[in-house]
Amino acid sequence: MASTDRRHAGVARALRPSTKVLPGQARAHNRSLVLQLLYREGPMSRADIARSTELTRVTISDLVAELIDERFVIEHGPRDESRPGKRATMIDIDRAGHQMIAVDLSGDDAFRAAVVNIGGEVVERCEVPIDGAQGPDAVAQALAVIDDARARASAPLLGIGVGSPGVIDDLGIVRVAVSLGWTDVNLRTAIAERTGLPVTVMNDVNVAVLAEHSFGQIESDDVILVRIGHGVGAGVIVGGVTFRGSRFWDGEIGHVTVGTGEGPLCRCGRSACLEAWVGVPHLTAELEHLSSETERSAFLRDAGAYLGIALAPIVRTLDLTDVVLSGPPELLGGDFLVGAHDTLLERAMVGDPDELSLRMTTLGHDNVLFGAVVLVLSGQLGVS
Amino acid sequence: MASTDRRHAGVARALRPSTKVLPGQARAHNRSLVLQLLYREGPMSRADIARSTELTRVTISDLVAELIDERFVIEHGPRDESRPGKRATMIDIDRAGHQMIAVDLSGDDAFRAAVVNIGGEVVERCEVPIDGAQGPDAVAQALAVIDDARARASAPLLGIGVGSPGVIDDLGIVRVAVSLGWTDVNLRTAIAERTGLPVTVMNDVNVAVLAEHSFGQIESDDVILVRIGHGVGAGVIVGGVTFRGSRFWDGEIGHVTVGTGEGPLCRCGRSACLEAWVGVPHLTAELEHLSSETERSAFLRDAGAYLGIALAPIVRTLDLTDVVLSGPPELLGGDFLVGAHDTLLERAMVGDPDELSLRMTTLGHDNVLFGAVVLVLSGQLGVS
DNA sequence: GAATGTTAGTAAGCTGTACTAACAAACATG
DNA sequence: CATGTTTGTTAGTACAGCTTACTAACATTC
Repeated sequence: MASTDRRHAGVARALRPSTKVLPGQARAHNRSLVLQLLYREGPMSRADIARSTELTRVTISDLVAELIDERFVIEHGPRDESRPGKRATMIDIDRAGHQMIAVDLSGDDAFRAAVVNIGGEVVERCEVPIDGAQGPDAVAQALAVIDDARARASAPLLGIGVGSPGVIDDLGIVRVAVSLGWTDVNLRTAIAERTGLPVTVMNDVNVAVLAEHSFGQIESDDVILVRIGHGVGAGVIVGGVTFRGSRFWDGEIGHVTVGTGEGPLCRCGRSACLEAWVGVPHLTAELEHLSSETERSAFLRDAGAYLGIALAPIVRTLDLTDVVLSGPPELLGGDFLVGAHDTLLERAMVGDPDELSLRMTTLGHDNVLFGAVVLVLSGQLGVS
Repeated sequence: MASTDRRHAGVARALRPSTKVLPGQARAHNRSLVLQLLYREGPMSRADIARSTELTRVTISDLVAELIDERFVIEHGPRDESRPGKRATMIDIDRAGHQMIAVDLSGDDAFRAAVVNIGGEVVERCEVPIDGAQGPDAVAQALAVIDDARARASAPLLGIGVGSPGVIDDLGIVRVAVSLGWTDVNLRTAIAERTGLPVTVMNDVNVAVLAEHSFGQIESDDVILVRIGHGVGAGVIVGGVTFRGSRFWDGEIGHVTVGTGEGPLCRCGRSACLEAWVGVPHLTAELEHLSSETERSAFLRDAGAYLGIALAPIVRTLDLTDVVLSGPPELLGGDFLVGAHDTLLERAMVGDPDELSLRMTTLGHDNVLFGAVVLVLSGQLGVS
């Protein structure tokens, strides 16, 4: 009988944990669907939206009226093109009608923020030097750069998105961020109380991969982004959704042992950690000792190979199609990338090289900032 | 302008691809919520369900009436316990009221099927020898074992769940299954047309991890199951949902290169593949050459270590808490497991050993069969 | 230029979902 | 026995999206 009970408990867990759904939530969903479509397709008529969503024209008219009322959508006058039938009225997102604040706390020297409109265009940029601030002082600096941005906004603010280093839970509490001296800092609440706006906080690497998926040139819904700086971190999107580990330690790949031989000493005290192989401090230090270009090239290729070794089991298990590297392009963009790519193809036994793309981010240093934009867009306008 | 367009396209992708939601679908969701709850908690009153789901008693009464009408739920008479107020009428899932057919095509020698009731109890078992059947013959054998099971069912059938080897897409088409000589075999449609029942087909390892998550003793919603037989495959559940690669090649981890030194030759022609290190043929062949117990023990521990090496980057990146091994317990259950566990803890830098569990499946050979049960339960009664 | 057919958008009424309010039945307790 | 609680139901309400039917506006054809 005990075994029977256990079985019941088990099946319940297989069915996804969920809560009630009210009709109103269905409407919110359909509302987002309309916004989504307008984003992707640009200006279109109510009838177009109805055909695309398979909702009726009546329902779409109703939803659009609501969105126009809230200033998220505007009428653009009659369609240019000439067709039989009544001329259609074009509708579009009011891309300049609302703005949001994107915050990047991942810099070594400064906290950066930007005022961005719904269309993803940066309207204003601000920066506040960190000056080695730690703990509460660092929080104050973060609030300062947000205050600055808020003062420069020229339209109603939708919300605030923050990409921060450290281990961050789903409530926006920074469990630990060594570089800023934070332990259990409730960043989300701190910013929300200061500004009265909806705030979303996420780990910088997770946010960077969001940006890559949204603003980068990626077709796939399964992407991994590896960020190489002092440390090494990864962000994973599977099925179009950011993957978050149950204890929020996902992507903390820097101290995985790589290789079955000897390896360089890591600052964590062990040796052959991925971070010890490919972290920026190690790369620059080694390159200084190498004079000839051939030596430097071979070294970078070898270092890249170690990244490939670590990634192979992940790429194969998740059947990933896109791997993106973020970090100093002068170090990673050349031989390092080639070494990583070659090794990855070989060790993951990818037959056709076209099946696996490994490349540098196309967004450069702004990827965290744009990821923060995605946080706000999906949180405030999206489907959740 | 082109860059602006690209941005819009990007943001649209970030918002999850979705379709319209009708009020009726919300009701279906709430209906499943009730079933879920009854599964987990066992018999309870309508008022209990209302409190748990935060839907009103009225709504619950309505949903329960519908479920009773469809024979999924039965009234169990008044509650035993004596409390103030009107005595509650207990209701429960009618666990014997419907049955389903679970099919396991992963065996080396035989196709197996079972008639299982909603409660997860096996009512009948059938088996059909494969006898080396290939291609269409193998399909015929699979249909035969299903016919057999169908004839033995003693209650209305809810549907059919199938766990099959090979690469299987989301439509239930077996893209390729080497051992059965299948290429682009539409197994789902073949079975559906023969039986007229809803059919779900999934890769055997993915199905096995479903079983582990539902019927096994696992708390976590993030699990990886590694199945070691002739080959090596993995199945991943993240956030309680089976992970499926965009090209359905997820979990095909057998031919990832492991280690940075020499390695045994693999049947694929390369060397140091995971399968070459830990596949059953290699393990048994090597063990034959070893006479002393210490040698055998050391060998198995080393072999397990190679599995640990391959798993470390995955476990760290996904922050997994549970790793489950499936395969011959006499080979994997002892020193092999210890070697894998030790290596994994060390190389993934898991501080507290309690944070990562690595163990054998508790369901033994039946894990694919029970996974097929989960397919039907979640497909026909579950959410989404 | 008038007739015809097509398309866009709106108005009215219907169906279905979940809600609140109110009630009777059944029970324990003081 | 009176009182208070709990259960499950009935009646009526709010809201979402539907169908049906309409008007306005347009191109095409005669």
